[in-house]
Amino acid sequence: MHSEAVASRSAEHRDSRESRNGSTPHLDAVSLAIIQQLQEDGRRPYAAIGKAVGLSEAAVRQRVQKLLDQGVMQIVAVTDPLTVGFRRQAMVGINVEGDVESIADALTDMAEVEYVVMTAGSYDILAEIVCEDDDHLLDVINKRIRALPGVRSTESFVYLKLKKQTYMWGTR
Amino acid sequence: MHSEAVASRSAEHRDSRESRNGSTPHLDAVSLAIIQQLQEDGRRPYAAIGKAVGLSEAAVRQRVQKLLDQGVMQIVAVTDPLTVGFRRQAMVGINVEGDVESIADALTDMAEVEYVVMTAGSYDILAEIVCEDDDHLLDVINKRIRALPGVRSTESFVYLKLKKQTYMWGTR
DNA sequence: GCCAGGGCTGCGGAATCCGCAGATCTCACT
DNA sequence: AGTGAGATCTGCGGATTCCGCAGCCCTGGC
Repeated sequence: MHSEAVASRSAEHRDSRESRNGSTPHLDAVSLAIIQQLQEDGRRPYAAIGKAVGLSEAAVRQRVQKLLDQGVMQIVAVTDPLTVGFRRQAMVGINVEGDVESIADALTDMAEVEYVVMTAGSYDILAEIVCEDDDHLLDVINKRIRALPGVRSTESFVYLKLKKQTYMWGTR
Repeated sequence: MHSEAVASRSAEHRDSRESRNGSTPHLDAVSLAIIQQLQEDGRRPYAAIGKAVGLSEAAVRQRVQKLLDQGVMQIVAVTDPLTVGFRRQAMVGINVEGDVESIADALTDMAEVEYVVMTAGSYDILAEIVCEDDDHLLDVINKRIRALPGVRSTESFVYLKLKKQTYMWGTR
């Protein structure tokens, strides 16, 4: 059981080296396994994770810290905003003329905007907005988003009910 | 400083009593503050949270456990799927005839569907899909979603770039 | 008035976290 | 080849945290 552990470790080394070439740092199998563990339970002890992925407690700790520092993952509490007092949410589809990315950056800077993604299809950008009430939502969409230079049009989808919200990819 | 702590604690008691009337268990100010702490760092020690919200370590622990048990929040690692090997993501807008909720439930049961929300606007449902490649994505949309009885039409938005993804509401 | 239930505190033992030193491996450069 | 820098893993204490439990307080119902 000792030899195979060593073998797999050296394999990981190779993977992590190769990966650092790409701009998006690829992840080796061990880091993926660690992330998977933390997707099941963000507070799982490092020792338990180490046992599951075949690493020492300290090594897991160092890897997790690095993943957090690099921004590859974040360990956070997630809720349904509706149960936490934010009464109005909406997805907004946006069409842009000119530089899409600069508009996306402007949206990113807004506190009420939780989620920004550039897309292919009949919208250039999809943005999710979390607000306290209708007035707040209206204000963000009409006064702030539509006011951005380059925004050609927007279409809103007000949330009625959140049915599913998971973070378990890789677990399947 | 002692008296005010006691005062605020009894106030919370009232809040939590009132709230349990509603079907969606409302949260008192202290639980919100705890969630807020854990939205900043899902691994923050209970003692540190207790100091921040004015509760003992044990009380925070009990509240967190309850919030998890009730499903009000989950503490998990979240990533950008693109960096974790899922090459294709899309948001799908769906129009339904008949019972919207049953369609939403069917989507919820699909492993590739990460996010389902019922909306007002030109779609009845928005669903986010996470796949490994184009074939997989095509299969889910055309073979599985469109095959659901009651789905009238779908429109897809393939993700090009994730710009923002936060879980910090309440922190502002 | 009294009891049941929920929530908080304080406490002690077990488990976990955390920093550090040393070992190993790889890669680049001479 | 040889060497040195860099990255990663392991092992080990000491400090911190987690966890279950007993006791107390407050509230609401009988």
